[in-house]
Amino acid sequence: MAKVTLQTIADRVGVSRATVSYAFSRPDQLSDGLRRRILEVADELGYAGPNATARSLRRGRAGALGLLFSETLPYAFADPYAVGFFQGLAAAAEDAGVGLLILPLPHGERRTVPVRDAVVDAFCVVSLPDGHPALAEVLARKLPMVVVDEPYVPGHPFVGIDEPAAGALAAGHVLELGHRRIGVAMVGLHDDGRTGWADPARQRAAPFEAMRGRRAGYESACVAAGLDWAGVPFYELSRNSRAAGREAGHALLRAEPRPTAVLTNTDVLALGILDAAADLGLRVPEDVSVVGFSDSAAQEAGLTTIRQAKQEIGEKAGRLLLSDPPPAPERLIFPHELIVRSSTAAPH
Amino acid sequence: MAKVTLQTIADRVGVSRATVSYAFSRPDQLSDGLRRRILEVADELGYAGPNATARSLRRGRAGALGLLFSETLPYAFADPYAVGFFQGLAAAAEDAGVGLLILPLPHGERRTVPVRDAVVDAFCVVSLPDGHPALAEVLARKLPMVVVDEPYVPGHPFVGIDEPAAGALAAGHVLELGHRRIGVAMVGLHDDGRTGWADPARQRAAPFEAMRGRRAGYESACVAAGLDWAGVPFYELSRNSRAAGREAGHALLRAEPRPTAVLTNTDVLALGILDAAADLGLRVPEDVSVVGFSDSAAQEAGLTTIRQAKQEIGEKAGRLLLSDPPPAPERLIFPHELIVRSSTAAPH
DNA sequence: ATTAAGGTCTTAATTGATTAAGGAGGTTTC
DNA sequence: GAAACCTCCTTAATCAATTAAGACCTTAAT
Repeated sequence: MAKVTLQTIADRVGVSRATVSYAFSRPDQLSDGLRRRILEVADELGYAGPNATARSLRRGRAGALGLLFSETLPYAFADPYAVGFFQGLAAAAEDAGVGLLILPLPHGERRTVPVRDAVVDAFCVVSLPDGHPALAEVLARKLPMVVVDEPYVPGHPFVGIDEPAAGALAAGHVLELGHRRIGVAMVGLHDDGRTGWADPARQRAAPFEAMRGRRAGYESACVAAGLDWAGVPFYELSRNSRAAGREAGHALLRAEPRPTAVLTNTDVLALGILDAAADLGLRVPEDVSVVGFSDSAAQEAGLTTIRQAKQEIGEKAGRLLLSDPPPAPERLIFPHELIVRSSTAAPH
Repeated sequence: MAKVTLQTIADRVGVSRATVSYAFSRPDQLSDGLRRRILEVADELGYAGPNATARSLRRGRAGALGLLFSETLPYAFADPYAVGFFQGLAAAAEDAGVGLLILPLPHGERRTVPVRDAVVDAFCVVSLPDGHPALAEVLARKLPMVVVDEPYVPGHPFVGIDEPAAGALAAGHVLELGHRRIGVAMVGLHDDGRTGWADPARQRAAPFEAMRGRRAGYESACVAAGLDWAGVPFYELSRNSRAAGREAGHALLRAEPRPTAVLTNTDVLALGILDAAADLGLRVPEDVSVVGFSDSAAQEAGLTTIRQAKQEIGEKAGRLLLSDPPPAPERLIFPHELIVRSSTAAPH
């Protein structure tokens, strides 16, 4: 019961290895009788079909797209935004008949480095912090690569939204409604697991480019409206969950003076803020306005949010990756839009 | 700028190909000076590192697990249950430093068959209908394989729950509360996209084994309680979404006589039933009781549901797949449990 | 001086296929 | 009867690495 290869079958049938290969991958090159004979013998010997790796090597094509997320895999799908993006990407992959290889991030000292050994034709990098070692490994592979959301890598295609503009749009909305006491809750700024108040210095030092930009949009809109940013309570979360949002909500809504509007950078967080408001007996939007981000979990709860085309972004990334010739290093900025629902209103 | 391989570098440095290989994958076999020299030249020539496919071929190890879902990829993650399972599986994969190759199902006539060409060490099959061609392709690869939920394949490990018992538990709960007019809404029984009323014959002909079993559990509990199953309104959905649940809810809650309890096989569907009840001015649980399944989206809404250990199931599947020697063909049945919340109560 | 032991590099076999080019043999065409 | 043309199969190069075993040189121990 040693390993059965094309050669084993060839020897048994008394033909050359090439003939057996044709039997499997180019039936028209063979007489029907011989082909049947070969398949029969293959079956008898328990042949598992042409070895996928060998075929891939010879053909120079892996039939898979590599995908790198910032979060450890188990948490990557906690955010509906990620799920939407993934659906778009998967649709493109499915269309082309290629698989999606989800890679674990390098982790501790291990002898096999997932990125280096990934059998893929191209890489899609999503939301990596500045300077993350995985990015260097991806670049070293010299395969086509597109980045989604962050970080922008000159010379490679980029797909995302105009983060500062989107942030400014969200903040501008509540400012226009007349709010002057704003609070902010954000997740995904830093990688160090810290949760709690963040001063402007720490905010600006965030290694995640997209979130840094989004936050800068909040700030610029506030400053333009005459607010002192240093006086804006800013609560940072390490996990994007409803429970984390609730924690931030408790902190922000107990601040003195209490904010009349809270900005968040995910809908999931915003839902948690709503929970906190309920805990504290505050009405939304009468006592406090809440703005989410992504329009991923917002509709049912009546959340005002910024909608971004997550599926389209994923699909576009996929098509770029699969395009032949390889994609030009464009920067593709998708539109975003403010969706006003019932979680925001003028103060008082 | 032709392709750079180990040989290119070897020629340039004036050493053998093996030496260059050692420089990359076994540094201790080489003097420091030469190694540095080689890496330098490699860099100069723009070498992308040892070719992953060739390495994989030679080592006989792909570093990836293949994953097959029944649904087309873009919809696979619509159900939080799937997400939970995936998180568990991903955790196991991450631990082992291997990737997760999500495969598109064979689809139309294409020259590359994704399963056949997938560079993986093992397959995880999730929720495939009886007789799905992809299963045959997976089996032909003769790699380790585990099935999750369905279909049971003799001779291969299986991970799931006791579906008939879980179904019976859900139905038994409302029957014990005293309900006698039960309605059922289920998704994922058939593959043909039909939505609408399903008679018992069609119910029993469902190609999805797990859902068939779950339904059989509903039926047996009802029959044991003296109900006539043929008189139980049964609405079948082709998509697992809140909107689909709402549609089913409208149909069921307008039936005469109106059911006082509705069983569903996913929480997402149950949420839709709640929407429909609200639309029709019915109070839950006073006018109608609703039972979900999976405890994936149930907590916030106060849904009574059956909890199954989705993450543990995923993780166990992963560990089996990665175990060496390959896993024995056990049938691993995980526990389920009834979680009673505020969506069920005695009738009247 | 001799032998053993290390360290460093090379040789060559191996992994399992694909595919262009060519040859053998038979049939058709003029 | 020769040229032309198929059909069916073989030869041999190729894809890009890994790794056991051996060669060669230096150093250390006996």
